[in-house]
Amino acid sequence: MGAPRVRIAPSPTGFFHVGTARTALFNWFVARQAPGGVFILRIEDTDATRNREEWVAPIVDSLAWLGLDLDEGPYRQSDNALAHDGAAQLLRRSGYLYYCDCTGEALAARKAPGAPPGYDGFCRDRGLDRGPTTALRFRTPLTGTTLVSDEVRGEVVFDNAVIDDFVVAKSTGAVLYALANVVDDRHDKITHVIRGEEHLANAPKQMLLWAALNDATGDYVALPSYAHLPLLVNERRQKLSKRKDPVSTESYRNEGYLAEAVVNYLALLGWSPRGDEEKVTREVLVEQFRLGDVSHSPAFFDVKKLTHLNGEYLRELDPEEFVAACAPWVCPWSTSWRPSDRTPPWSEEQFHASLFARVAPLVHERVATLSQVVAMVDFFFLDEPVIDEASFHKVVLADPQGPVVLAEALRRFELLGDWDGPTLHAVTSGIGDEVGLSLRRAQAPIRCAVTGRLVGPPLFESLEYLGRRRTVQRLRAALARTL
RNA sequence: GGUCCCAUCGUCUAGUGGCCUAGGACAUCACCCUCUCAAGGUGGAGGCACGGGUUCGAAUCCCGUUGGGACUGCCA
Repeated sequence: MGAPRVRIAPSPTGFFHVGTARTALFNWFVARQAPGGVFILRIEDTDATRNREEWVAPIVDSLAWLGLDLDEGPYRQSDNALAHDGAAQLLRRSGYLYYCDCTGEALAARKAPGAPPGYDGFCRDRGLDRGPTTALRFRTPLTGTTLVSDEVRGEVVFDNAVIDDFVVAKSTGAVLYALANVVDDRHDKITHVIRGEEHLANAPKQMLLWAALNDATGDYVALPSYAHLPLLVNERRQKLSKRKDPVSTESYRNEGYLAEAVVNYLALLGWSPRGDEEKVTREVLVEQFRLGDVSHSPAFFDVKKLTHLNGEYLRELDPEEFVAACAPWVCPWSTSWRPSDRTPPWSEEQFHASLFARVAPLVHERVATLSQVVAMVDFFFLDEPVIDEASFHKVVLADPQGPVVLAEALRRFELLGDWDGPTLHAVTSGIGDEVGLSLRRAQAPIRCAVTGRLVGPPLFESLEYLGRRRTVQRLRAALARTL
């Protein structure tokens, strides 16, 4: 057998669905694990109402971001329209297709209450010619079975009698996905059709069409092998919906998930690497992946687990790499790519790259996504900290010790000889001893006054980097609020 | 309704007849570490949907039940 040629065939929707990404990933694995394997992107845009060129870019960009490099494409199904028409006419002349002028209403009117769904074959033998309202239907065999040999599910048998005479070309003449997909797969010499389980029921129709084309054209092309991947579902166990669920890979990129983490996580949905370690490199994924090992049941897309994995990948970055990775979120004006749905609360003038480089290690292991960095370092760049009122009330206003600690810190910090973390730590600890508070409690009002929150990076190093002038200023401002 | 698919901790999974007292990961709980929060460490709780077979032996094979899902478009 020759090198595999696989494709993903998304319809342009304006964003890249994580389910499509998972399908793309598994296709890519198959292409990359065999020498000469080819990974193709084909945009299935036969439906003119959804055919918008600007919908293609998100697909290409997302694939590139995930590192799923294309060998061919993007092809556009619409570019092959002539071949689709030709195939439809050839099939019609060969008797595989027939014209039908039944309207949906007429069909419904004919159908008895309990009758099976689908077309009833009314026009099958009427010998209609092409007319203004005639669609082209496939003359499905009335008997026999069609066997789908699925690489993940094994053999699935369909009774031809339950497959209705489906429409292959609209009355407008436009050839539908059902046929176009088959014509294109033959044209592109696809060897493995790897797609979501929702297409399993389409497989026998496409096999029938494929065989018809082999016969009518006299050009025998071997059937591809099929593999239907388990669906990605939401917490309600239903197919991930773009209406109800956060499903675009762009949204994850915007939130600050690393492509490697997303790839790793997606690979874990419906499959797993050997051994107990789930965090594995792309190389290991490519090497170990087998379609036959893919699970048969739907998988829930668990953002919590993705987030944990992302945190692991983040912590693995060198300090410099981490600083660079944060750029689109902390200084988007200096990057070529930036998240489209968020900007930092500080201005370009307020931001200082050198300060951020010093501060970044403090938050490095405290974030699970890059976008979380912003809220952790905002007080370094904003003129005034954004005070969380509930926290301020709790440790400063409602606690009589709060103002005492603040006043004492202000007094001592102003007189301090060395302005550095260890010294600030020691001084604060000393204040605690005097007023009878643990360091844990003594640091709280200071933290809140200076950073605005009760949680954040280590306080004393933060104060060191913030500087005496700004620290003292904030302590004074907080104290003023207690009067 | 019809056709098809599926069924191991809450979630993702390992498991392909004895190695299973069912393993790992996320989440969760406790403790340790600790200036907050994380991270990290240690430990705990938690699962083979049910019923029949087959077999010396079943999470693993077969049948049924129940439950979930997909498809059922002149969308892809």
